[in-house]
Amino acid sequence: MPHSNDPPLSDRTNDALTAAQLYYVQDLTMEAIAQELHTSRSSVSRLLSQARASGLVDIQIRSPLDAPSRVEKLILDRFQVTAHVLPVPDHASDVDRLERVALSVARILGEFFDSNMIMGIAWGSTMNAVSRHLTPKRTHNAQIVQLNGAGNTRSTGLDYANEILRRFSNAYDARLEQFPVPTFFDDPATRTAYWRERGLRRLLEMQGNMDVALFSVGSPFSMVPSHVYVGGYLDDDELAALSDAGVVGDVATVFYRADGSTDGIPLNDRGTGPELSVLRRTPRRICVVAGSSKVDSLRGALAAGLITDLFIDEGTARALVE
Amino acid sequence: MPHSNDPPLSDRTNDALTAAQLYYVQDLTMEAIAQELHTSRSSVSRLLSQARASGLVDIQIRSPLDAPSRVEKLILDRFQVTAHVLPVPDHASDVDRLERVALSVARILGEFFDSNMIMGIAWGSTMNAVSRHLTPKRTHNAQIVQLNGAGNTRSTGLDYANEILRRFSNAYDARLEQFPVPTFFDDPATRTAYWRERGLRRLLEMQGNMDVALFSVGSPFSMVPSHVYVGGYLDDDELAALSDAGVVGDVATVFYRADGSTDGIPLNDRGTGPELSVLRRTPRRICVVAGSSKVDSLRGALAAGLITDLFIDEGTARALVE
DNA sequence: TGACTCCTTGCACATATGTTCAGAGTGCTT
DNA sequence: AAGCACTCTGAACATATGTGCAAGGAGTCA
Repeated sequence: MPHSNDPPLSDRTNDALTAAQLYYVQDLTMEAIAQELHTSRSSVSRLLSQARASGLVDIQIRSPLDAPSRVEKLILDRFQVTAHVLPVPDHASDVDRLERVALSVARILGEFFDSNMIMGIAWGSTMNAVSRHLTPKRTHNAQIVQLNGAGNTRSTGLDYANEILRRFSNAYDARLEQFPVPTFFDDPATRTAYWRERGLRRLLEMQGNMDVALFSVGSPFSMVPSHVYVGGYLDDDELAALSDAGVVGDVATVFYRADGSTDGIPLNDRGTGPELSVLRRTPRRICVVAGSSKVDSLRGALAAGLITDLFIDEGTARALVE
Repeated sequence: MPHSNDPPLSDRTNDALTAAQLYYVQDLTMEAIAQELHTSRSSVSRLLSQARASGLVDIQIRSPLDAPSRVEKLILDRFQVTAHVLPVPDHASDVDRLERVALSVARILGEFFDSNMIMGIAWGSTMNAVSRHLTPKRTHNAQIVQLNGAGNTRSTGLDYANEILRRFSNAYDARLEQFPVPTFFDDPATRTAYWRERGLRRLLEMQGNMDVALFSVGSPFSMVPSHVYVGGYLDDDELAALSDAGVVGDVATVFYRADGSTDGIPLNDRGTGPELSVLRRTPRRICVVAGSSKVDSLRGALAAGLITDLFIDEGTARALVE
């Protein structure tokens, strides 16, 4: 065998691929794989880790479709939303909940996003957690769009949002369109003016053509307020105004009431999130919710018809359907 | 919590599903899962085994499409066939090779077969090995058709073939259309007559409408002859006649020469396998080959244009492209 | 009810896998 | 060539997982 050797010496990925095939498909033990690959068992273990982490190995749980859990069915009947209820023990802390829901979503998100698609993404604690666990998936000509601005008056919220978005764009090998504006303008007129800029129009057009939107819901007045509400984006007066207007939550810093209405909420005129009508035009709208403090806000978002697919931990799902 | 408990007590499958979710998606340890499910770690281990064996967990290896192995690319260029080359150590015995290739095919076959499809299946050592490892997949209104008769003059080849076919039909929850005829008739006229029977016409029609065909190639004159050639289906005179006619192999007991031609091979007039033209009309034609003794036969099948997808062990693939 | 089979469970042990760590290799700089 | 920062390796250890086995139901039958 002069030149036509086993794998055409591409690189380490190739070994990982072979190892994965031998391990997951042919059921060999790592020891055996080590022999075939002329390396140590430890290395095989590492190769396999890499294979999983880099998305070479794709593990899916395929629930026999005739058996959506009782709660999932209830949610579908009641809200016309496909729910994915994630098992999390009742005694788990809110941090645990978030982490576990985020992990699940990160693992499955690839199913919803593919080449040539545009995905709009909000930012906040939940998206942050999700972004940290994404399984890479190779796509072509895909695009990530930031849904709402992230600057605030006193800190570098920009970096925070940027980092989240960049993780998505890296994992999916997608172009990233950032939204370099504050979360809220001081004067609605500034926004109106800014929106006419050419760069902004391109971004807004992308938002209008999204295939998938990914977001959580914010819950301003719960025991565990969301990132926006504690990060210095809103002052006390503004919070009071929201409360007066009957706001129960937000999606991408667009606020709504319990019945899903948004009219006459002053802050919305200065915010940078997408019109809810734009969101509703998006074919797939994925909402991630962890922790029952978000139930009221979630109900509002459901009433507003913002969601098509809901990822939610079991306890919160139960709370949702009472 | 009076009646609305965690999973709506359906059954054991439900636990398996939850366990799989927790293990494969949320990366919990079996110990932790045991706690959440209020059972022992051993039981969780068993639940997970069941989840894998019953196809609840689907593990796929997704080669970055831009990196088909060198050999796979060569085969594609040379024969216009999508090859799946399976890593098997060079020193592996033929039995090992077969077993490992069969396992791989059995695991991935679900990708090619779905609801409302018709799959034609041949029988023989290779199909036998594949049938033993199939991962179940739930389908509706699917149909398995036997490609060629399995009776012979002296033993119960029927049971052998039946068992193979039944394994497929069970795994995919598909109806099974058997082919209750001998592998070869003694007199071509009998076949002609039989083919006019209504029951047979229905079967032949199904073969004509197959979406997928699954088969290996037989190698009559190699060191390791295939099942047909040692099972008492052919006597010495018949073998000699094949040899005289320049036959190099068969697919579903239809014989062909090295150039893929079949004209003037007398045994074909008495055989029960599908016309090669029928086979060639099938959109997807999956051939499974393990062991380099089948290379010549495989070349013939490729020349005859019988194959669209080829599963083959690495050594044999190398032999194929020299 | 008692005898029986069949199935499930958890324990204890045997294996298999993940991870730390010290040392070897590589490429770059001086 | 020596120094340095870096990455990769395999041995040894720490965990996690798979499995034989005996014990404990649940169902059936006489």
